Amino acid sequence: MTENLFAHVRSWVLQDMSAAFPGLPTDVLAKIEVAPSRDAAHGDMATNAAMVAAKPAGKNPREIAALLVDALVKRAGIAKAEAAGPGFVNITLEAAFLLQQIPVILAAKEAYGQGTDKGQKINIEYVSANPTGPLHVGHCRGAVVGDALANLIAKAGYDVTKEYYINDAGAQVIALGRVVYFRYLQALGLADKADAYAASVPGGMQYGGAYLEPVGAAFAALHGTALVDKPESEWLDAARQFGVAKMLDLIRDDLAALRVYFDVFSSEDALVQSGGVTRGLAILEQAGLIYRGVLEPPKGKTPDDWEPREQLLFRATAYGDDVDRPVAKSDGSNTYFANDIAYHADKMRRGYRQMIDVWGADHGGYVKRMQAAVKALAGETPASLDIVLCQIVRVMKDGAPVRMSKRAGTFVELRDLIDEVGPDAVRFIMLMRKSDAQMEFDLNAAVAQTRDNPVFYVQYAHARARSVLRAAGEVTGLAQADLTSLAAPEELALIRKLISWPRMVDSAAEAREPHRIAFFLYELAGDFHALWNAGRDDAALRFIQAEKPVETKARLALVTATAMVIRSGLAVLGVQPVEEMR
RNA sequence: GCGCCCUUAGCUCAGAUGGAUAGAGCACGAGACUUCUAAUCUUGAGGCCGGUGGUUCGAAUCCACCAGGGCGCGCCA
Repeated sequence: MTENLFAHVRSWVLQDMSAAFPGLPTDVLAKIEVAPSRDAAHGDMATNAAMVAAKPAGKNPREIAALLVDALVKRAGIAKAEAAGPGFVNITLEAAFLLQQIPVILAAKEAYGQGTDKGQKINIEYVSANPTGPLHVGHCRGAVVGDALANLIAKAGYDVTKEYYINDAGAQVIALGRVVYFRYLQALGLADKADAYAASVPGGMQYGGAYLEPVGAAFAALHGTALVDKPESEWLDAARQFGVAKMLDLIRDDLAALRVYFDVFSSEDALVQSGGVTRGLAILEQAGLIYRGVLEPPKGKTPDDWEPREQLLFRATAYGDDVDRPVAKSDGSNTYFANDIAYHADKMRRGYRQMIDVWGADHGGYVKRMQAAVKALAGETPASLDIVLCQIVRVMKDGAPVRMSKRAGTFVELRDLIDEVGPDAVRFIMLMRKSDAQMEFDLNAAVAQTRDNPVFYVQYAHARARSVLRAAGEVTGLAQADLTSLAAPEELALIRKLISWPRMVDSAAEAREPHRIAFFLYELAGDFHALWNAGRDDAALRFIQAEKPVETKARLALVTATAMVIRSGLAVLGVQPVEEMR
């Protein structure tokens, strides 16, 4: 028994089509799909096979559909097949065949929907916020989307590594080190020296938030007055590393509050120190893709201080980018892009041929060049880099946007958001939107205990299911239950939804769109609530029927399977199921 | 000026890789409700899928152009 019933029926369609039309090219066969019917009047599934094959077979779609119908109705498990519309073949399964899936779900439990092991490694990198402060709301979407996407792809059968790239090289962490020193002087009670030092730093002190005060104090506890009045060369590295370590602790705590955990933290600084950048660029150099040249100014927007400069360039245009991209600054040091090339080269060196990066939309301009670099680095063995962009989140409260401004002091840290609505609501709501569309996060709706709140709606469905099972007490042998009594439209609709779960996992994983899982759960919850509500009008549809043990058992099997699929889906989203609503 | 993303009901958004009559929730209208499994339920109305052309059996989906919004555009990461 194939878990994915649609794939199972599709294999029948392919066999029957190939038998009827032996010459069909494989690319045509590949376009044949078997999908859930949108309308129950169209049966359980529909296939486009006849329409796809019309041209190569040289027949009109309805003729082909008629032939396919003749073949399909001979299959055990198919109750009815009929041609419809422009050439669809609608398939209605034998009730028994459909119902067989329930014991499959009961046996698989939360693992239902788990794809077969693809034997492929995928690296997914997300968050990767600079280690200069706590996470804010802007990071949150990437964290949730990346984490759910990683879970989803693992569910689809891939070997997934969750990775965080620490930007601990470059100007920002040097600035961090200086602030640590500034706070260190303050912690020692040397306010005058601290102010004098701050005034001496070109560009002034950054990261003014109070969160670095305890870091300075800890640094003072470690070094005492030993570093006072010493030049930067004697303390900057130590202050920087100390600050980065503390900030990473902070970030890890924030992520833990959101229930986001990583398999690997990868340090840019370590990569640079170990010669990674040289290694990465050498690959491109050997391929003849690095050259010295002068870029044209961007058309229509020449910067005031533009002057033609010769720099080291990567021939990104050879791989689909619009212009070649600099890998070295005019002073000879590497650009950020050079380090990113090196980082991706390092991932590939570690054996990943499939990579996914989750970025903020403000990095959208870097997608082409990074993908070009990966293609160039790949050489003979193909490698892919998918980039998922996350758009801005506007936080709304009482109908008005919550302004996020450091200066105004209304800067919303991730922790504030989690404290206000909880990790489950944050995660679920962040996943109710396609990641590359802007979204509004309504704080009021997120905590509402009503249908307005999708998190509540889904969790309530699970809690209701569990409540029925508690009320029913210990019932054994559900997997062997006689299910033939399950025939009400609401029951069948629910079963159809349950069996589409494995297919949903596959397609959402392939599209890299975890939000589809949130929508699936919302719909599944809706189907379950509909069945529950049907029992209000018609007592015969209630789950527990005192006088009818056989029907009750069948329904409890369905309820159990529903709860399992909801848990399976919530696990992908990283949302915890609840046993009861309080 | 160029590139990428977006534009679907009054509002917030889905739309399965090109399929059948474009869907949900909120808001709005009309009903139901002796807590039974009700932190409600049923039902109605609401649309030129930003616009114009094209591709084909078939387009919200793909292509071209246009309009509006967002992001970005050689020493910042």
